[in-house]
Amino acid sequence: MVDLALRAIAEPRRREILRLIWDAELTSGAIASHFEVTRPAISQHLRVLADAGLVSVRRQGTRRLYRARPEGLAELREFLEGFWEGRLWLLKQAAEAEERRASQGGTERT
Amino acid sequence: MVDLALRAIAEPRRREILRLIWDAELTSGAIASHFEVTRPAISQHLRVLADAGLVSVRRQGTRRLYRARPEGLAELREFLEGFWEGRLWLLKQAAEAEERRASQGGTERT
DNA sequence: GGCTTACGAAAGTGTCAACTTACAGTCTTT
DNA sequence: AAAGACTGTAAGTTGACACTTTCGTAAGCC
Repeated sequence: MVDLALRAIAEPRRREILRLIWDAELTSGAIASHFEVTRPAISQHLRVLADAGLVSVRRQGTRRLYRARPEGLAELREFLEGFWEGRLWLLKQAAEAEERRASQGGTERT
Repeated sequence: MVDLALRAIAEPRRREILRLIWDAELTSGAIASHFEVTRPAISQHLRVLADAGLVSVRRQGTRRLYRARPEGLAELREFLEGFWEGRLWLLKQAAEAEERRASQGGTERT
């Protein structure tokens, strides 16, 4: 899921969308009117964001109100903070690498 | 540049590479030996990381030693922290959106 | 000089993703 | 029930990208 979220925010357009609905609820039409692409394109972006858990939808009549999902954002943020910290992961990585190398035979010099 | 960095770490393989050279200098061959893809593939990943300012290279004889670049990582990190914070950007975004809407005529309801 | 090592660059391939146009669904209104 | 408004979905196109194999190049060694 974090992977999806990272890929989602790697797209500039989606970051802009996120900012628009950061603390306000907007319909997809209202969101689309802020950009120069067609509405379906925005719909697809919203789907990607929703699949990544970064936005929530609320249906109200024929409209759908989108809003940033704090939990998803927090999860991504925590992952990244763990990434900057790093050290713990290094051990896990090293173990996996050792495994791979053993079954492959790489040219390595210490 | 931050955009490049974000796209760079959106790729899982590149995140793994980054972790490997987080605090250690490794040759591209050594890095490649940790994965199951070919060496040129890793070379290309390293190039992407270098272009994004996330990695530095040091040539020593025939080898090239790669290492994570703290400044680049810090820059990306600060951008993201500003992103979580958000509010400042919202104003800028609103202004640009206003501009776009004026020259386009969107259906918008207050 | 000739050979090997370590690496990037070039060219080609398959896949994914961002976009478009066209269509279908759902809710409100009359 | 029919019409209109607000949407998501389907299908197709184009460009990017992660990868492969092949080749070129710079440094060390006999």
